[in-house]
Amino acid sequence: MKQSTLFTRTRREAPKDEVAKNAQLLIRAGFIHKEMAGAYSFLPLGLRTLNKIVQIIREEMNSIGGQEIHLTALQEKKIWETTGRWDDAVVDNWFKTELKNGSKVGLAFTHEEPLTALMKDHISSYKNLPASVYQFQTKFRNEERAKSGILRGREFLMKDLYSFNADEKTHQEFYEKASAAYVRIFDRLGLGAQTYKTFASGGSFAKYSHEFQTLTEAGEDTIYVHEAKKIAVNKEVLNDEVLTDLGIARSDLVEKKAVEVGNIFSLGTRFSDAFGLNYKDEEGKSKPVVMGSYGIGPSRVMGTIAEVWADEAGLIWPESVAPFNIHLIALFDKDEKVKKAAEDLYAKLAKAGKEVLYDDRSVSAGEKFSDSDLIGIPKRIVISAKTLENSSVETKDRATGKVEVVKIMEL
RNA sequence: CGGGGCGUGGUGUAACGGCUAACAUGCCUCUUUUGGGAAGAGGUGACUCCGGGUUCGAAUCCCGGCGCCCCGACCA
Repeated sequence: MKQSTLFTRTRREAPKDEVAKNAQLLIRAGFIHKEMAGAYSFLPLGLRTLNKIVQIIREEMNSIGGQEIHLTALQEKKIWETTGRWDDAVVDNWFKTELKNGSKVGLAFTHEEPLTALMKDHISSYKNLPASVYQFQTKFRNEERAKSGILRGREFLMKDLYSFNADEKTHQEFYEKASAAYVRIFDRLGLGAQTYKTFASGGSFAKYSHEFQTLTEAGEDTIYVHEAKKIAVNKEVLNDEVLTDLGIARSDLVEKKAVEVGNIFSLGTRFSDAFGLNYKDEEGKSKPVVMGSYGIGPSRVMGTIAEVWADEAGLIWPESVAPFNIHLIALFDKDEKVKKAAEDLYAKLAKAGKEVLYDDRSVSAGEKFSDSDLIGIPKRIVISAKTLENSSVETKDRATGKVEVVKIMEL
């Protein structure tokens, strides 16, 4: 993409009402736009990165047998009354509205209820199990206080997968597969080193649930990390019983701030019982389906990456989620030879399958470099009269700062 | 929901109750520039969040509303 055609532009300063690093950098670099507190729009660069995060998650969900669907955000009151979760005293962050005819509807904050009801149309025999479905959906949560940029919004993107199994044993096997997929996802997203599988409260159907917590000072959660075992315990459940269960000593744990980027938990038969989601086993006996749910917020993940991977100059995207692979910067002034060489190189790289942001603007070199650092594309290639003297370009790695001179032929 | 802070050109800031609301940046034009946000000249752009009130006079003081940020509580 030619940068001269990119409609967004960078800013020197962040708006004063943004304090969170992720929002400051993402707004300055033109990735997102704040509509109101807790609601951010995604602009071309931001959407490219968000879509890459989504695609990685999609691939891993597919790899464990997940089938992608898309449920509605508009929710019927009756469905939610089935579990009692329509009540504001039970769920305090509903966005509710009504139809022209006066019927009450809600904007979904999660999808257990409608999906369980939906699956009744499709599951009635042990032959229909197991099943797992997932979606990428905009979730609405009327948080009393939005904060931390895109780490905690009122409207945000969420991947939620739900599993349906015949019994606790097969559920548990799937749960472990999903857990392993989550580990792979955070590795691929560039957060593997700082993300810990964390023991958290399990609710009524399991002793524990598991959160995937990424260490950063911007985090809202406090966790206790066991470095050697690469696990952690959420402060909420830290007690002697948990330590015994995990076979760890309190003295081995280090307190850290972290962001919850993923969460998996067993639902047991809570929802299948409520909706009558049962199946007939081989002997014709009716049994409730055992469920689990597995969430990751791609927009929150993007904010977390921005918190973890950045320096004074700007963002530093991991290769896997960068909006472009290469930032090609041409310093041509009025030098048609350089311009021509840059255009040729741009075409060549594109042909080789590289995603290239080509800075063809006529602005000063300093401005191009500053913008490049701010936007944070992993590899920068500079082509100028100087580099062309020996048919080369200069490459620079955004993360390490390492500079190399490379022959154009070898690119 | 408790506590605190703040609303002034697109952005960041300034202005004692008193001149035409200032500066920087951005944007436009011209000239000179081009390896780390270049220089000069000229221009553009604000009912000072909204509504009341006090006053000869309000960006400034008072009341109400709306919005934003932070701390805490909350967070399937």
